Amino acid sequence: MKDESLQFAKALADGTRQEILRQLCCRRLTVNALVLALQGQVRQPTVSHHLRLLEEAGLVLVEQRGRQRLYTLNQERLTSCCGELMRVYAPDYRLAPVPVSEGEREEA
Amino acid sequence: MKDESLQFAKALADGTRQEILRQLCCRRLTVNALVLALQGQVRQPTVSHHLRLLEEAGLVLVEQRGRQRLYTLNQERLTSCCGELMRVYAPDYRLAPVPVSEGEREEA
DNA sequence: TTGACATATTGATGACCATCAATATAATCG
DNA sequence: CGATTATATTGATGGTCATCAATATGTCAA
Repeated sequence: MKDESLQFAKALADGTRQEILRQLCCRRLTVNALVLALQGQVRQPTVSHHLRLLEEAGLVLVEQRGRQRLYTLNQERLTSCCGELMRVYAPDYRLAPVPVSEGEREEA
Repeated sequence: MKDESLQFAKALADGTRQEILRQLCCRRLTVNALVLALQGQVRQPTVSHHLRLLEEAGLVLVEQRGRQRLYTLNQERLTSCCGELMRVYAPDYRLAPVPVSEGEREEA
């Protein structure tokens, strides 16, 4: 799609959605757990609404587990979208995204 | 600012603004030249409006030249905003942004 | 199958925002 | 100074979207 960067930007252009993504970073949460983690900021239907947009943008991954759905952040997708942005809007810069190796994840 | 990523995403979350950024990539344009480049998509006040938002987000640089203003894309800022996004939302990935050297800019 | 739980969908409402015409500000020139 | 050009601002309008309560759908357990 040509306006992939637009969909990506729109997905991030909301405070609640960015908060959701932070909560889903490095862990998997059910919808209700997410609602709880958001401390009553928003109701469950609102969270489901945002999760739908984020899923359509490819920024979250879903797994059905019984009657609940586990959501998590799709770091690879986010990285590639940022890469696309930089390729288009910062051609004089270069980026070398390198997956962090297993053993390193605890450092820094 | 804590919600720098939010301002960044909002600035990019509009098709016209992304088109403006593309036009300003690697060249400096006056407002009127930009209006012309946009082929009558939008009027001058609209372009000025978008330029204001982009400037507030730090994504464009301005230089007053006589009675006209020259705008250009701020590639460094865009790169650092993408870096911030990846630092927050893709901690298991690493990025090594490398400025392209002078001699290389024609290639690829 | 019934009941309980988890999530999604619907429809309504209010807020934000992109756009425009009209106008204002600012800078240059004669 | 007044005229002209370049850009910014204002105010109005329509569209998009975030949010909610209510409800529907789906899944499991008994």
